[in-house]
Amino acid sequence: MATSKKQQILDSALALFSQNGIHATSTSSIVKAAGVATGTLFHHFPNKEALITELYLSVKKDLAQQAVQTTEQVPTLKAKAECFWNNALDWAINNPQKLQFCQQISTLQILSHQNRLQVFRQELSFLIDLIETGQQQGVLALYPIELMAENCEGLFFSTSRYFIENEKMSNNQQHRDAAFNMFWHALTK
Amino acid sequence: MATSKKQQILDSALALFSQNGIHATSTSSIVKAAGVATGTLFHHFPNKEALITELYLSVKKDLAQQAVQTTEQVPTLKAKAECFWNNALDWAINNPQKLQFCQQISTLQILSHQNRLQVFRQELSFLIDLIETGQQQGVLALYPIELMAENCEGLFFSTSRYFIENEKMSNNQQHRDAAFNMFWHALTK
DNA sequence: GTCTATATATAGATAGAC
DNA sequence: GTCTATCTATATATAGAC
Repeated sequence: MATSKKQQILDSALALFSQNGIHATSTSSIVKAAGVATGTLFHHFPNKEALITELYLSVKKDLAQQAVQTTEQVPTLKAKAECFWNNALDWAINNPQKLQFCQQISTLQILSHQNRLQVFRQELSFLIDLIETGQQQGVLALYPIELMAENCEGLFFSTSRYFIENEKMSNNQQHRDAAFNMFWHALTK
Repeated sequence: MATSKKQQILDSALALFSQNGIHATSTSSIVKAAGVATGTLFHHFPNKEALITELYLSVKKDLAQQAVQTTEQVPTLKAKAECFWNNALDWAINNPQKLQFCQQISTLQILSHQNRLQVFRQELSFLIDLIETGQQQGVLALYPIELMAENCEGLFFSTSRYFIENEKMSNNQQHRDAAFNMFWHALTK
């Protein structure tokens, strides 16, 4: 067996959640798509909510790992930000279902406080570090840090949507440059 | 009777949709909250989807009317954009449930193609005009227009969320200036 | 771990009286 | 227009065999 039944369930859930919406997707449709039995789903997950949470944590972990990739050796802060930005964008373009699912979680405010904290530590601490360093260096504007973080996420989502909807542009350097410039200029004076 | 039963249903639906999610809200919970009978809801709306659509169109119309308010007499393009931006932000801060509902519709892609077009004409044509005029005047950057429009919406949503979550800052001029600067600098070179 | 069969609640929607 | 009563399908979840 190449992938476990549990993984098949997670994969099918992601596909259906992103296509039809989390709350509009029944557990029975998930097991049907995964080709497993009802009992199998509820053996691996105590309930639907636990399935959603586990899927989300794994997706966010995946994004975090891709985003920080190769950003360590980069010299300037701007180059580091650009590397981070392009890594995240590549991830979104290559994983449109995962991006859609993340947006739903963000919009629907489904996560418990504890799980939101966990994701924050996994992913956003890197972003906060980058903003604070940039502010200390005088490179980034001295706007409220929470506003900057929120807008970074917002721009990441909207830009990703643009490239997913216009997939022919995802490797067009002019469009990629425009996207990064909008992001970067929003953060600088 | 101050408000009609139909309006009570729409009001209760908005409150429940924004709090629990559109798909997680049952029609029975709506009629219960509105204090009306099941049959009354299905007399005014053929089904749940029609209720969602009608609510969304009215909410977007509301936003569009608030946003363009007093922007006509403003001289420069930047001042016009700032007026538009602040009108929209004020609307969001004063109508957090409506904003939340709009975000859900946007994320969940619930609308039919026809209804999306209707909203586009109502609201986004104004934004597209502004961007194109700014590009012709050399004030705005020559980025792909769809990317710019998508990012404008994204920044509007994320900035609104920031002020709704930190409501004490919603009248703080420094924070409001920071928010507009991020928006404006994203669009200019 | 995986399955089938089933329990129980609730979903969206309709019929028809008033 | 508004109500009560009700229909049918489907939701999440469990029990227990293999």
